[in-house]
Amino acid sequence: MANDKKMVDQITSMDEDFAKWYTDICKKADLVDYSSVKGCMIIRPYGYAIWELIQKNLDNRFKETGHENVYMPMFIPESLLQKEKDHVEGFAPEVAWVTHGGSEPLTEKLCVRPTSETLFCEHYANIIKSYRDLPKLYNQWCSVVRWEKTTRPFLRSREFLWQEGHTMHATAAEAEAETIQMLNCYADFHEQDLAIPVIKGRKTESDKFAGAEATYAIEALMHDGKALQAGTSHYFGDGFAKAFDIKFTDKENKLCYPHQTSWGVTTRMIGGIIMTHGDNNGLVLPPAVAPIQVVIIPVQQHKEGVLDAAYALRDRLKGQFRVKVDDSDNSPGWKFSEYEMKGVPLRIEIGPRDIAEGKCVTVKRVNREKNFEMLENIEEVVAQRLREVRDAMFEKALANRDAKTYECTTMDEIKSSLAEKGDGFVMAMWCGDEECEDRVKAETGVGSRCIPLQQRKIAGKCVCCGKDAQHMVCWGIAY
RNA sequence: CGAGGUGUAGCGCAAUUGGUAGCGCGCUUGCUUUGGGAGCAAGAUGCUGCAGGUUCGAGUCCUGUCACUUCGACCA
Repeated sequence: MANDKKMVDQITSMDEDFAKWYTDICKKADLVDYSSVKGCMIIRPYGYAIWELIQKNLDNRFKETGHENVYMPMFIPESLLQKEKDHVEGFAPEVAWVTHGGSEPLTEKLCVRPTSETLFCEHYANIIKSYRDLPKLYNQWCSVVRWEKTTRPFLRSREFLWQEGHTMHATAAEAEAETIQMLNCYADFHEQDLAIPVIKGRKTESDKFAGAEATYAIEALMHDGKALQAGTSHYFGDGFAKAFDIKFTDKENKLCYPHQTSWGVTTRMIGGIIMTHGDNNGLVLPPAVAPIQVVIIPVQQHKEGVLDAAYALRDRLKGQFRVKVDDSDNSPGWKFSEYEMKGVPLRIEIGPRDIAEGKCVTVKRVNREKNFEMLENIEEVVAQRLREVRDAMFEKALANRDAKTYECTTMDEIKSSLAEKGDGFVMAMWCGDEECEDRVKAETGVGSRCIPLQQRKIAGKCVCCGKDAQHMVCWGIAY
């Protein structure tokens, strides 16, 4: 009987059915709900609070490096979208169109932005005249629409929230440096704040962004061994500038095309957090983006002084941390489970016994490590525990990635590694030929994720054709 | 877009050969509880995804449609 009761509230085991486990967490941790439009999710307050913290953190990083926020329209006229050939071809299959205003057909249909390169370019053509106008370092926070066929909360929705940076520079070198700077910004945010280890790399030709000269990405390995592209940074050269006729006069009074970048991360990162850190008790949030960093659970809260002690503790911590007392009349055990489901990084238990001894109990979500703490210097203790939580989360994620990263020198080795040890990253050499890239995917199931910036020479020959190798490629099964 | 699965109360599920919808959790009220999802008592909640059809009668059979979901192909 007791088992039956538990079954109702438990989530699917991640080892049994990872996909079900994922959607269970999205719903049971109150992150999202489905809406009446297919593929469009309602991001609920708890999920949106995570996004707001991500936004705040990244926005600070962008501003520190001189970027400014702007807002572009959400509609793009068809003719504007079509100005850059590769770009249209890449996005045309998945754009949503507005054809009517009220009941009147529009003379030109408008697409709902799938990305805003074209709008930024049109604007830049108007405002960039001189080298004195450069660089332009713009960013916008908005949602974009891509009419996906199959959808999953956070990982692939038809409308998603993101940030898109679009910058213009006088020289190629400066634009290339910007591209790498933002890639590093994303990588640092993921590793330090989200506790997600990432591989920085360049995309192969076939996997580049539509219209880009070079695409860089950070790739993370999820708990199930599948790869998630967590952020991208593109170098455009002057291709768009030429297509949109953006020109400026340089110091020598010569007419030049500026060089451009764009870079973005999306609400998909929340999916990455879930699938990197989550466990069978629910979500596990990194302290930096946890809407509640510390939850205080009073024990025997009806007893004299317990709630007062809990509130006093909260008031001491609230200037420094996002902290909440759960004084609802659910049982302590219920609350423990509830906040584990919601991924709160640190729990403090405080009851009559603790109060008598001037103590409280902290429990880390990541490993349930329990400590009895003196109340007198609790602020420093909590700060220390939260740092330990972040570190433990990163180490755990890194250990999972290391255990699922295979260096292979032959196609058979790729197949056997995946078959024996499960999905993961395969590091293998590549000649640079697209034919080999396709063949590896067709024969082994793993596609090229990126060419890591940090190269190792695993072998001298291409894993597929045996010709001289150009790069070590990170291969994997993508989300 | 190709192949499967599922739609019944907020959630998880029942309902015999077609006979007029029930259980658990949750919710509301009260009392007792409270260091890992508490107990008892009394309540409230349904256009069975939607639209047609067959039938005296449809949750159940047929057709269509929509949504969710899994695996592939494509993509943040």
